[in-house]
Amino acid sequence: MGKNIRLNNPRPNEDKSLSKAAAKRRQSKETIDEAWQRIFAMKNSATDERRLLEVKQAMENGIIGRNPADMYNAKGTLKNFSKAEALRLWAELEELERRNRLKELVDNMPDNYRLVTTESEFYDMVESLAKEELIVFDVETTGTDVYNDKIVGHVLSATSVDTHYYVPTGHDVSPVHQLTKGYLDVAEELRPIYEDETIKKIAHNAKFDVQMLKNDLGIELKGLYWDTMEAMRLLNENEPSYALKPLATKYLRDNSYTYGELFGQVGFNEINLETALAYAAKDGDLTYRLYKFQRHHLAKHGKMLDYFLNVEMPLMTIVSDIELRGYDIDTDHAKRYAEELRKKAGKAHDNVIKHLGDINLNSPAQLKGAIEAHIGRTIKDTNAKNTLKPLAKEFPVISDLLEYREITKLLSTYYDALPQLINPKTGRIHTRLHQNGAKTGRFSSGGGGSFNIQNQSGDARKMFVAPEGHYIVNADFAAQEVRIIASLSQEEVLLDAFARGVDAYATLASRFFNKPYEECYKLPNGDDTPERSQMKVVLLSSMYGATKFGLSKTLGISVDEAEEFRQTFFDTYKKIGAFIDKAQAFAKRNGFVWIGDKARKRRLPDARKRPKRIPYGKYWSEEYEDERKHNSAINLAMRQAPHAMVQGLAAIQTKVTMIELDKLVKARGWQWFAPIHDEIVLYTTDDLSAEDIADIDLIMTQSYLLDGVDNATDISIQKRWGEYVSAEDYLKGKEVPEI
DNA sequence: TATTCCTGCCAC
DNA sequence: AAACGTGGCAGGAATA
Repeated sequence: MGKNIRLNNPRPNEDKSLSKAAAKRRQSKETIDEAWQRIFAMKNSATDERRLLEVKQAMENGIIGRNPADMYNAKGTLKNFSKAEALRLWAELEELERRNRLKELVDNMPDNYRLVTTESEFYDMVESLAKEELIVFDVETTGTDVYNDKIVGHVLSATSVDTHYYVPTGHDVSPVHQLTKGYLDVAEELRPIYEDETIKKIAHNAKFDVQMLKNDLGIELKGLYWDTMEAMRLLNENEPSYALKPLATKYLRDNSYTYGELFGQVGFNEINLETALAYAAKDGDLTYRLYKFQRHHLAKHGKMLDYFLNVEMPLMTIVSDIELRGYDIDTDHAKRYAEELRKKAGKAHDNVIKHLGDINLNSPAQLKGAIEAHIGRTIKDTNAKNTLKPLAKEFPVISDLLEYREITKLLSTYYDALPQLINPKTGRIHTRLHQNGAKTGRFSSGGGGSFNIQNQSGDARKMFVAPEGHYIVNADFAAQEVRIIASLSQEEVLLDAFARGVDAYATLASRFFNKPYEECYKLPNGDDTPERSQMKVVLLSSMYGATKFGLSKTLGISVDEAEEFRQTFFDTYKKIGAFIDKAQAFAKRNGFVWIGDKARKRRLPDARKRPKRIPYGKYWSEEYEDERKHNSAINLAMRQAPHAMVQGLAAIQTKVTMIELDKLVKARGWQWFAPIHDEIVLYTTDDLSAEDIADIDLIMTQSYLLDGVDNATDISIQKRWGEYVSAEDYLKGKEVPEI
């Protein structure tokens, strides 16, 4: 029992079956142990349960005790210990622990951390940094909004002498001495170092620091060499967190607290300088130690180090530029079209309500019941493509519902949402691009109050326009993934089709259905033939691991027919099947697959697991749920293995090509729009010449060559995204549609 | 009230 | 009784 806990003694032997009066009497003299028993018998949430246990432990260890103010009521009699009081104590405990952590941080601060608050200290630091080949940098800020927040200090590490500096510039603590503008212009004094290409820079989540330096101080960082956050995505794409502190705790065995664990919600500008130094300089220290650890491990495996230094790192500055550039939105069009859509949605809504009753059409749960009542049979879900579409002919109300869905999606995700994101500072909307956002190495986009540039629908694209005097130019890799499948599998029929410049799917279909090529390509009206469409579905979905069931659904044929189709397909194109088998066998043996000539890995630990046997007929029984999950994780890894090799290689091709294209962008004074997987989009000037287009074509097709297959690109030019003319037509003199 | 999960759907 | 890979966002429902 804690020494500072003053409570009546426990009475463990007291009879539990008491009269009401006795119970009342007992309650008023409840011991702390009884109180805990009562509290833990309550229905507590998992978090509360955990917090209560922490408080109990802390009280028993004498770390914390009841507040006298909580112990007695107005009459001065002892109050029972309540759950609410316990949870109040938890908050106190947290604060106490926070202070302890801070004290520990400051007390244990190494002596190679230096606070820079005087001119002489500052110039000593600059002199030391200027001699370095490699420095760590990190800016401390008032927040994470790169357009509005301010830099309050600079972390800089001289790595060769293992010295970590903190230069506070904007801490609102007084009275303290710090180097602020007017006394010594820290930004201008540091600019030569930040902008010196020959001093290599390391940072954790460098894009943020680069953008803060640019937006707040107008500094263009040069010589960015290593980002420990991005490197970690290469070293382990399955890592649960890429924040510095968890990585340091895990890989450097340095038990590091997060910002929140140390400072809670307080801004860094309010932290006193001694504490700020201990925290900030440690970031520089940890980042450098993480760099050494990462470099060692990347160098051990294939060409990963080379790929990281020559592709991922140079790409980072391009990505930062893309985010800061942003997009010009045609707000007039957005407003007009949104209004039109709202009217249509209203009509569709009313039509549906008439038949289904007054329900919330956005609620799948309510909708399901109402539809079932209306059509007189049960449905699996309210999925448009699989469930509702087949019902639309029979029940007109379903058509209205589908129209309502389509319009409200367009409004809520695009036409209403995007104009609201216009940044008052830039007048544009800004995306966020994560260059290893997908585990295969693809980009992902969005998050943090931004939007996803990569899933703009055809309609939504029309909001995006080129500024006066510019074009939006799209260059896509023609059949990028199929060329990669051809290259990785070396399947002759595919290689031959690409070599002859004929359509790959039609060629496969021609062989498969034993019909002339022309009859498998296009119909007289220009549509795809059913043979070509089917072949496309079979090839791509089989690559992604579709079973006969999935295939039967997408092709609209029976399961047996689908299986027959699949079998014949893989019998005919044996090398495609062999590629899949080989990828899966490799993953099963090694727990990962290589991507792009050992540039990176996709780690699939589940691939190594042994399937668990489930007795016949018991597959869906409750008792085998764990086995079922175990096996489906293995199956998933097996589907991922070949697909990751294809998607991952495509991502590398796009990235390498971006780096080459960036040279042209800079030389011509163009700007970046975005990468969209197999499509690269630029803002060019509207004097775009035949030579410019030839240069783009050359870079798209020659920057990353595939084994045995040529690359091809389709280029299109527009002022409003999606309303394009092909490069071919443009060169013949066809006008680019006006906005 | 704020956070997390689920359903559905946009992109490649 | 599920059955195709990689993502992100909106809105409702469930949970804390």
